[in-house]
Amino acid sequence: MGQSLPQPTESELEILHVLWDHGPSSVRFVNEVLQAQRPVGYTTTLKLMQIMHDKGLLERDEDKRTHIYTAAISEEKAQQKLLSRFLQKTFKGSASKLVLQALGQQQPSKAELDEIRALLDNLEEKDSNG
Amino acid sequence: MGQSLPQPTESELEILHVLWDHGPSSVRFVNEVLQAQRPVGYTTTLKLMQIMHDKGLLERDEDKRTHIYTAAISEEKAQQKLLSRFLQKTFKGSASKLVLQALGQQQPSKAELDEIRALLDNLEEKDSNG
DNA sequence: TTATTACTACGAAAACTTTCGTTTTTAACT
DNA sequence: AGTTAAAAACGAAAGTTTTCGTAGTAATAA
Repeated sequence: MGQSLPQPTESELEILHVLWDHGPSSVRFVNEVLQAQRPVGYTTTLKLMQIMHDKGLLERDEDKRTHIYTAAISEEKAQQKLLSRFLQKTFKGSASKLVLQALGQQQPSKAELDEIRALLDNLEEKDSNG
Repeated sequence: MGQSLPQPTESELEILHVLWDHGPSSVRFVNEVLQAQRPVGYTTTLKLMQIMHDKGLLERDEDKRTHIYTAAISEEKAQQKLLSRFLQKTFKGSASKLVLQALGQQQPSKAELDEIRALLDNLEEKDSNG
C-alpha cells in the first residue's frame, strides 16, 4: 500500500515542475529556474524544499554537501490528484463540464484533438452501461 | 470594461456554489446549506460573505434587515477563470493533457461523450491551420 | 591554519485564509 | 417604551503558506 502524500501547494507545485522537467536537482539550480520566472530568494526555495522533504513530497540524496532533490511523486500522479480535487471543488465532480470548458478555452492542435478523439472512442467501447 | 474580480478561495467557492444553485440568498440560508455538508458557524459564513462583498465577488440587497446576497460572477465565468489558472499551474497550459486526464479519471456518460465529440468536431472545422 | 565561499538549518515574521466570540443594530412583540 | 429575537458589524485569534534574515557547517583557497 502506498502512503498517501499531501497535496502540494502552489509554490510547491512550481518546484515539482522544475524537478519533473530537469530531473534531480540542487536547491541552487531549482532556485535559478524559479528566478527566471519571478523573484524569489534562495533561502525561500531551500525552506520550501525542506518542508516538501519533511512531507515526503521530495526525496533527497545527502551524500554530497549539496543535497540533490528528486520528486517523490510522478507528474501524472500529482496532476491526477490535483485534478480530482479541483474537479470536485470547482465543477462539483462533472468531468464533462470541465472538459467542455477546457476545450472551449484553449484551441488544441489537430494532433491533440485526434488524440482526445481516440480516447473518446476507447471510452465509448467500454461504456456498455450508459 | 469589466473590473477584474479576484479569484475566490476554496471556502468562497463553496458559498458561490450555494448562490449559483439556489439564487439570491440570506446568510442564514447559505449557512444552513453549508452546515448540511460540514460544521461551520453562522458568523463564519457571515464574515466570509462580507469579505466577498468587499472584494466584489458578491452583491447584496440591504433594503430589508436580512441582507440578500447574489453572486457577482456567473458560474461559467468563475469556472473559466479558475480553470485557466489551474491549467497554467498544474498542466503548464496544456488543455489537451488536462482533458485526457480528466476523461481517463472519471467515466462520463454516453450523452456526455457525445457532447464532447460534437465540440471536437466543431473545433476541428475551425482548425484549418494545425 | 585562517579566510572565504557555498551550502544547510533554524526560527520567526509576513501574508493570506478561516474561524468565531462579542458587541451593536434592527425589527418585532407586549 | 421596554423586552426579546435575529441579524449585521467588528475585532481578533488560529491556521496555513510564503518569505527571508541569521547562524552554523562543510569545503576550498590562500
